Amino acid sequence: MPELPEVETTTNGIRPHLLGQRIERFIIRERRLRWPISEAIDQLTGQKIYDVYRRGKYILIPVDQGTMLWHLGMSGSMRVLPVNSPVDKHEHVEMQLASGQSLKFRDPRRFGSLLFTKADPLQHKLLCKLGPEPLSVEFNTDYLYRVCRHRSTSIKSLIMDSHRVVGVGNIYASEALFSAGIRPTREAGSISKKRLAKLVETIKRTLHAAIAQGGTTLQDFSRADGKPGYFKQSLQVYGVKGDCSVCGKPIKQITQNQRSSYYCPGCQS
DNA sequence: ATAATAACCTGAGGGC
DNA sequence: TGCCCTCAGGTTATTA
Repeated sequence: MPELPEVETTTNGIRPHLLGQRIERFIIRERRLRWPISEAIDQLTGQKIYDVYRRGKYILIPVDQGTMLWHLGMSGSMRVLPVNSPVDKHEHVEMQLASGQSLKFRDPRRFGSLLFTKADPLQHKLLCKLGPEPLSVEFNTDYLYRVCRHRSTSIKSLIMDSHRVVGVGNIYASEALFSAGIRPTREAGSISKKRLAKLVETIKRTLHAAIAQGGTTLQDFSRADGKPGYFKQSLQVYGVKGDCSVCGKPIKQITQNQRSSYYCPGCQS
């Protein structure tokens, strides 16, 4: 579910409630996530939280003796609520804080994860090979051109590959490609540098705009305060059944790498 | 190395 | 109402 804007929204939403707090208690109701929750997590009681930040689609929370690595998978979300608030069927983890509030992790499909490392979290096996942040200066025309060259894969697959660039998922890949006028099926290595420059720009613009709207809520996603994200109303092709708002041609839906892609045959080539 | 596929889950929604 | 099918914001391991 969550792509970079949703993870960013979640991170910013929970941070003020967590910073400087001591962990009173962990309640783990279901350990079977993407990877089983290690018992090391149970040992974090009493430790203090020093920061809450994002890398790609991971949320990192350093405490006294290491760092928690959270991932929301396809259907995960986090909320901060009073300790004794009702427990949802899919609320797998509750982290009770000294403030009397709890960080509650809900994830119906259980593709999310909660890991712990005592070492440098950015050197963790799952994070050390990640590509650059799309909103950073490291993600620029020269970089995208270099990783696209000689690649036969589709441009959509490439920008959704976290080892090339992080954070761009199925929604924003379709949206950014629409804004750049590039078909999702285009072979990455066949696109001119000029058009890739445009794509870099539209990826950044699309993600910035979505963050400003609190992300996109389709089904499961909610912000830490329970509100939905409002970017859904700004989607131009993803999930659109009707005609293109720019040229009037019917939006097409196709399948690429087992995922749905949407594009406008009039605006994108 | 690259690229495409299977796999991990639950729930919503449509057709009958 | 119920059953069966398809689809869903992700990522890793496996297979060519």
